[in-house]
Amino acid sequence: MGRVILHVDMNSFYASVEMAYEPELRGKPLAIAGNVEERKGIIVTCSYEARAFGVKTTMPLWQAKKLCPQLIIKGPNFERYRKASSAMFDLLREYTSLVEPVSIDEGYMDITESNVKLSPIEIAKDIQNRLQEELLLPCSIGIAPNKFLAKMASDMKKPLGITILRLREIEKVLWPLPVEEMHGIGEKTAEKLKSISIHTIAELASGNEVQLKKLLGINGERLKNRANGIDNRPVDPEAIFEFKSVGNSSTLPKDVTEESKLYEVLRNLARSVSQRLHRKEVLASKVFITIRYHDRKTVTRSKLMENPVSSEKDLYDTAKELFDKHWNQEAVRLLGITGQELVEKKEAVKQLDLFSYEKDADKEPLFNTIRGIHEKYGSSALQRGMKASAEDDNKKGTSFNKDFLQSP
DNA sequence: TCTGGGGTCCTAGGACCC
DNA sequence: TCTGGGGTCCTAGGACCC
Repeated sequence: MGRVILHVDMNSFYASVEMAYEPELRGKPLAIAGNVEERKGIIVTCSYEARAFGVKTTMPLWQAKKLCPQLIIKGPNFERYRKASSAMFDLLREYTSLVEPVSIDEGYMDITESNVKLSPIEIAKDIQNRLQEELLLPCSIGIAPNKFLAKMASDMKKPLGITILRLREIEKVLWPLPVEEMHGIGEKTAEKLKSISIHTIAELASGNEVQLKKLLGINGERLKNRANGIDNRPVDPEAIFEFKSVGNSSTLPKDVTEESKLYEVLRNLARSVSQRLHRKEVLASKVFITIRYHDRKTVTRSKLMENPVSSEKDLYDTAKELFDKHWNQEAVRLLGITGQELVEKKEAVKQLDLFSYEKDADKEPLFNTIRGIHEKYGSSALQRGMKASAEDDNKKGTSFNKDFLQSP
């Protein structure tokens, strides 16, 4: 039996949340910028009023101001966005438990077996209206038999669109589009496809499998399937808990050559990564550093830890060791620290303390994955997990009701 | 005056083992 | 004397997404 999948995509999310909180911003060209310092000053999101002037995501601030001198520019307010996001996903879960958040502002829903006695289009309209009325947040929704088509559909009408994409319609609706508009195809892949005369999704759909595989590896096969409307990935509400890495990076206000200053940056990064690992109750078995030089050349170096770590000291010492070993003395533009191969804290303890593990073996199952925590804690798992990710940056007191707008 | 910060997934190539 | 073929693990880098 076919599935009914929704993709809910919030429209210019950060800007919309700011407008929900500050009514005087409504109807005005508004942009959220990464930082007000010139260098980090790029547009992260902007309102549709700003887009009308040609302002776009990732555009440097100075360029955006040139296009739209009256542009209102605000720094990001992640606490607000997290609250809005939680409220948004809570609302979606009223229709089905099969909600998979993919980022702060979009998610998939599988409503095939929803108990809500409404047609898919009625459900979509209801969700869209309620998000708009209760949270003042606009969204676009795609309705399709799988994730890929739902995602493509939600992109077709913005803002506040609802688009149904049936399998039998893809020839008319999807295939005429240029390949670069396909989710999963970026600049490089589009270029490669052009080299074998594939310009449209239709041409990809009928592309030669052997040739595609040679050109793009396993992704060639996958993209061809998607172009044909084939995508069997399930909607997985647990996916969000299976995070694989935790990292922070920082572009410096100016390129830096002075060692002591770079150590200081590493120290700060180690501190924030450590805090986030603690909050998520995981340890990192592998520590990565990223160094981006003045010319944007970027290297990553890693160390596999004998014992998983999460303390600021361990992270800093490891990062410093890697940095000392690999820095080529040239001016640095960005530094980053990332923890990977994460293990749940309790499991890590057991690995270090075999004796106590054996003693408790029959009482306590061994958790191999983050999911284990949630299985153990049962129904509260979802909330706990949302909390872990939603309160990532130590914003206390986040409520998960829809009254987020009433908060100061 | 260019191009942030958080991620995921895939691949090439070397080391190592049988 | 001069070297196969397969598998796995690890590291680094690239592509992509929001």
